[in-house]
Amino acid sequence: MPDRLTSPTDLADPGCRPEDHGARREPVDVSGEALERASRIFRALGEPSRLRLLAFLTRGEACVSEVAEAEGDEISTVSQRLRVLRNEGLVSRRRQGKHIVYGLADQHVVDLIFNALEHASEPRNAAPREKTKGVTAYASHNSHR
Amino acid sequence: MPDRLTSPTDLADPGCRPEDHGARREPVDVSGEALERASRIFRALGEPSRLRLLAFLTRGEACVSEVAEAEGDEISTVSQRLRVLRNEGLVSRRRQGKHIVYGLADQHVVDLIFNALEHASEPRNAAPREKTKGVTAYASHNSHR
DNA sequence: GTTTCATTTGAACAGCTGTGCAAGTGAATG
DNA sequence: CATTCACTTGCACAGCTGTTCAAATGAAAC
Repeated sequence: MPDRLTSPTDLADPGCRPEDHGARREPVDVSGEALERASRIFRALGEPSRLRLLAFLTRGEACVSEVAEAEGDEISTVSQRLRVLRNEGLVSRRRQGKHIVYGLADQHVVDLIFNALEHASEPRNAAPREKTKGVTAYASHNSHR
Repeated sequence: MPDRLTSPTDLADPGCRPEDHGARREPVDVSGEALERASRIFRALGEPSRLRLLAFLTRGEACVSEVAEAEGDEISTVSQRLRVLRNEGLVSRRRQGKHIVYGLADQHVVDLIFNALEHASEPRNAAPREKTKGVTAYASHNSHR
């Protein structure tokens, strides 16, 4: 089981190869290590409640009980959510008196959220289109370099 | 259950409020609609196999059997993965002869992947630190506006 | 040192999710 | 129109995930 196709003729020849389809792009690091971590990050962001929590923290730092009160959730539930987010390095933690104050870890997190929110706001991305005519291109608000 | 805290004094007073913690940021749209969709997108990206598939498509379009061969997976498995990704508008689909050719939907997807990959590459984000001294800030490579 | 209080953790439950086989679909090809 | 071939879908299984209660932790306040 090849992890990556070595040569074009090495396939069970499905009849098409990357070269046949145009739309060349610069390759992504698929080293597995970073990709694994990235997927864990995405998974953490992929729960509505957790994403809402992060969106809440966009407004500023907050302690656990404050979030629980604001979102109408159990404190332990919020704590668990924050634990997941913290395991992926998405939120920071800091003690302030009796409270523990959480905040977004860094600008990357903010970018991630906004980027997805933008994508989600695009009307074309709402439902699965049967016929997508071609690769539609946005003006790139946001470049990774 | 308040979806959003209405007034500072409306809380069961956890003893701290957003104003108490500094680190103000501009708020995110928490309308629920876009956020729900964004979380679905993240969830789709949050499976290593699916993310690897997208990373593969970064190199160019490909048909199902080609991906299956390259990744060493069952064709039906790959098809299912692509279905999930397509449901979230992350990949495009196009028929070419007998094959159906998939590709990344748009630049947003590329940005999303690279952004997460960058975040994942940061050494600090690898493991959960017990003591995060404060909010660590990056130079912002990437701003949403 | 003891108390207090915010937060965390353990454990169990229900619900969701990915995979792979086999069967179905549908477009192209003859 | 029949056949072929690429892909999709139905289904069942196993494994993972979020929520919650109750109990534990641990830093601060006294």
